Amino acid sequence: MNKNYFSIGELSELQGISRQTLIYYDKIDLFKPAHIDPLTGYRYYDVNQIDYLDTICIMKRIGFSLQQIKDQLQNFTLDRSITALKHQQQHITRQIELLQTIKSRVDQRIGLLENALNEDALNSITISDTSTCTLLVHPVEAPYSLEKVSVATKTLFVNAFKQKLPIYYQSGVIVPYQRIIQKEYTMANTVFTPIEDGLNHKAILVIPSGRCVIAYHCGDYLSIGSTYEKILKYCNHHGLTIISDSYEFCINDYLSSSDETEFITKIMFYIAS
Amino acid sequence: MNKNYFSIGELSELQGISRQTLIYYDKIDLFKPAHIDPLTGYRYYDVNQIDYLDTICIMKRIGFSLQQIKDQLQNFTLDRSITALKHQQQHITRQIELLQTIKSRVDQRIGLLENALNEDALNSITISDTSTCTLLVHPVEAPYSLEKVSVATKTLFVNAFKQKLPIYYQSGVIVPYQRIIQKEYTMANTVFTPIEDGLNHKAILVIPSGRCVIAYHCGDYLSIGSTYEKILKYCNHHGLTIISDSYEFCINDYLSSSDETEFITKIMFYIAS
DNA sequence: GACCCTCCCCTTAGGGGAGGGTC
DNA sequence: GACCCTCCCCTTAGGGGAGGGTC
Repeated sequence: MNKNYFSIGELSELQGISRQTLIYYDKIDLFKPAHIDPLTGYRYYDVNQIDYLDTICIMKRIGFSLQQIKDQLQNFTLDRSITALKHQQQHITRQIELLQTIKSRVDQRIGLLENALNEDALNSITISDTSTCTLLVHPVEAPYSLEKVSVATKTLFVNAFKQKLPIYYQSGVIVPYQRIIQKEYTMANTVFTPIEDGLNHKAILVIPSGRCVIAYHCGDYLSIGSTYEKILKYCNHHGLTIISDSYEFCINDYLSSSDETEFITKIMFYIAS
Repeated sequence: MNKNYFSIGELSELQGISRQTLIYYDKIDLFKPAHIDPLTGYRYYDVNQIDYLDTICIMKRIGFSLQQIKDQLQNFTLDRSITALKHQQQHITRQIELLQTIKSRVDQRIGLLENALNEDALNSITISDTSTCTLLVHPVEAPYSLEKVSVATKTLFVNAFKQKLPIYYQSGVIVPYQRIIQKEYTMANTVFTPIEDGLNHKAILVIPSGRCVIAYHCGDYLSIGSTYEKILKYCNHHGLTIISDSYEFCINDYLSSSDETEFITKIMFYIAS
């Protein structure tokens, strides 16, 4: 064959796609070789087909199906092509925005986990300045049993969904300080989930920045009292005055079904400074 | 069932994924309901499973396969999870960068097409100021036949690929002014492809900004002479002096196989101002 | 009546060979 | 020896029912 045609191997290498893909595109009539040797069946591509293939690759990477690409290219006119490309631009822009949203969520998650790990605070108690945080809240009904807490959390998520609020699907609870004192450690009166800042909504609670005492409870949630006792003892010993209810953040329960000991709860109280 | 469990329909709606998906995740042991009614087989999900499902959805959207997600979550430790999430962040960042690269390429393409259309210049001749543009070039061998042009273009692309240069897979040719005058319209002496700005490479030609006369030739390339004649006549009539060789940009040849009339070539000469 | 279950068959975009001819 | 061809079978992540039971 003369040198101005690309063999399937050359074109495959040039565009960084596999031979299989080119054979497949030929088969579905999306991109056929300019010339096929009638004797050997060898595929030969013309140099001016590269631009076309490049268009296909770009559209594919943007997320169009091969059928969509085929439809667009086969009904190609200058006018329609510009419209299609502008659609693609919007599509790409949306994709980028979506990824950036996801990125901020993953960032938030890493932050949570790193705090738990870095302070290697899993068995210690630390004092630190916490920054402000926006929570969507929902009350727990009497008798504040674990089941009522579950119901409240479920209601919280369902309501948030119905109103299309930008939540992160992570949960926590607020336990009144008085109940902690009375050793009613699991009797939360409020459930919450972190939500994007800056919203106007009646069920939103913005917790302020401020000095906090923080501990992590690992293991069965029913034994959380032991960690509360440590905190109270610690505050007593160091002359710290607790000035808020308890905020419990569920760090992860990924293994809660298979290994209860991996269940981690972050406990936070504001203290007088 | 009591109210603190989500039915499959509720969870599906809440997370914006289908029932089918939840049934599938159950089947492949990726995400199983906290409780299954032994009599009816109904699936019930606990409120604290939402976070886990959310993690799966995020990882999926980032581009992990279900198998990868399963591996990561089943070998979950705090340490490993942070590492995995940071990998995800890099992954997302790369995705965003890739999309931005694609976006700039699509932008460039839209620009080309819109110029061709907006000026509704397909049958007219226009004067306009062109901006600078970086080209990767390759010489055409004698006798400058269309076949030699093809060979040169192929070589250009192959070389660019071998050196991993950031090209756009679009092509063009340069025809010396003298040959135009001698009616040797198709005897290009150089082929080129647009390339990203700012590269240092011996085969790079930066064409300057400046005043140009621009025309679009539609249809069979062999009849391009008719458009050249119009340009020369136009310049003559308006007292414009051509001061460069001819730059031909192949705008699109998408339909060149099925409809030769859609083949569009942009012709550009610099003129004295 | 709306919701849930388990089969079972179908799809997209190719990947990976086997078996045989070609540059 | 490296390259190309045509079958042919396989995969991922579910979607869309049919047929039948449940809230």
